[in-house]
Amino acid sequence: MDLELFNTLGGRTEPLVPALDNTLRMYCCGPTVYDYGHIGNFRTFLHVDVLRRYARLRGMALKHVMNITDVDDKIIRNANAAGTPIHEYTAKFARAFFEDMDALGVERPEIVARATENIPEMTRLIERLASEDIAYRAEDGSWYFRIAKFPDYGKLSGKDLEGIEDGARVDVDEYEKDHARDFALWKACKAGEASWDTPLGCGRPGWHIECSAMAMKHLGPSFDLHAGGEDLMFPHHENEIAQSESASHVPFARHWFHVRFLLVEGKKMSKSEGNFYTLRDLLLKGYRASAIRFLLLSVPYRHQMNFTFDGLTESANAIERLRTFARRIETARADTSAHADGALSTLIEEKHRTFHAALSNDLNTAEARASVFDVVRAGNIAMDNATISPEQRTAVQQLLQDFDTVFAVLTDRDAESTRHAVEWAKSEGRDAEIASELLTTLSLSSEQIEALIGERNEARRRRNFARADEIRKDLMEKGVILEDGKEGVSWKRK
RNA sequence: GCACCGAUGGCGAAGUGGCUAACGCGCCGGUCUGCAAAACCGGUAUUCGUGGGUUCGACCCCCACUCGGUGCUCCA
Repeated sequence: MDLELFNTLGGRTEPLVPALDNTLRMYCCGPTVYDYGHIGNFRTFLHVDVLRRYARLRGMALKHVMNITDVDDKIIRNANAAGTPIHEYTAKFARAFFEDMDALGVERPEIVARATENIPEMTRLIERLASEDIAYRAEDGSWYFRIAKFPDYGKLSGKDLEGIEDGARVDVDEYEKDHARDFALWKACKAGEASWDTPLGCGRPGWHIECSAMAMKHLGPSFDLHAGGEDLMFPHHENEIAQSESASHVPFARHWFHVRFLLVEGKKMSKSEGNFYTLRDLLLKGYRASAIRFLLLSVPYRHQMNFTFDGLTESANAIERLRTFARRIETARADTSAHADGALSTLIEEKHRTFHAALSNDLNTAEARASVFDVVRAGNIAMDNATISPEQRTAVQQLLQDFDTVFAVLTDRDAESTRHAVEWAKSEGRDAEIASELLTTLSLSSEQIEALIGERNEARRRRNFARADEIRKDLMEKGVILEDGKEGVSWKRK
């Protein structure tokens, strides 16, 4: 069974098969590093992460390129306002971006390309377009792309150019363009703005040309897949296609992957609505990175998803169930003498198949998730009855391993991410934003917890349950949950 | 205005022209436990926005309507 993905270009679901060496060559539009990333940004990166993880699980090799836009209007404006040179300003947010990606378990692309380190590639591309009169220089020294020269313009988004001309607002201040729809390739330098001296003249690159130049530099003129948020479809990706194909005369990306927008509490996330959250905001409120990851992945990428705090709690609980199960299956004593329940073996096998079928079917993460939970219940029953065989145990572990290769939530790294966020908040003087429960929870070290558990065990042995319960209650209030199992006491942080 | 997407239980959400409409969370009752927790069992939608149509048969196909959302502008 092939991995099938919806292709925005053509509007159909198609098999995703790498053109060369079984290596998936993909490009994903990365962040513009002018501020901390918000959860909408991360939904896109998270789903791209699932795509790359699943492609690899299926045996594909990966060559994934992501850009960092480290020069643009917003960066210049914000850096100036902060009185910081733009490279310092962007370095800070680029670092923060990768810290956040790490917290969410998003793998690094094989290649990260920074716009400011690829200026010559961009100017060469523009020169190439200029040589065919597709790029032209305006009076102020800016360069534009002549859309009239690219008849396929609109093929990705299905835009009707006529309609756009009539209905859309036109940039009135860019009157130097030959045609209203022509877009900037190169922006002439202005006082107080970062600029480069190039054969095109002094200036800085437009946003669209960055991606074309860097994608082609690393992946060649034609490659397998290009990804991004749905909002980038037009005009950004449309422009990329126009520039790239005009220069190379071959098809640019074969497959276009777009992740739909995220709503927050039913509305589009925006600062004015007061429903705008960065990852750091959520971590400081005490939500776990794993819960955020799992929630953002729980709705398939082509559906709009509504982010809520209830959903976050729910995801955290669901993950707890999975982790408890994973721990249990790890330590369960498989009974070799018990005759294996054939129905269980069949179920595990079937659900493992369903898991792959779901992800192969346009990355249906919701269904993939469900097949794992089916096995969780069956596995728990078998372990309750001590009828699980060593083979079944192994089969379950293999499913969990595949699951976690893609979802990456079973290993608990949450405390570390949270601690980082707390340290960051303190260093930025944002202590007030740290949830108080978080501070009490973090104040207790593992050693202290173990010591209290030892004391409680002693009390229980003496059947001093009042004291035992007191300790348990005390720990609970500090965010530590105890579980008395047959094999002893285990604990976890809330 | 033009274009597009969605509407499934208390909440999130999958799904198929015809078996009891997945799965998760929550809630109620039970088993287990010193008590909890975890785990398990049972109960939680005779029903898939509304109206009409196609069909032997529709939640799934078609039409209309209502509601919600998105794009057309910087935006993941």
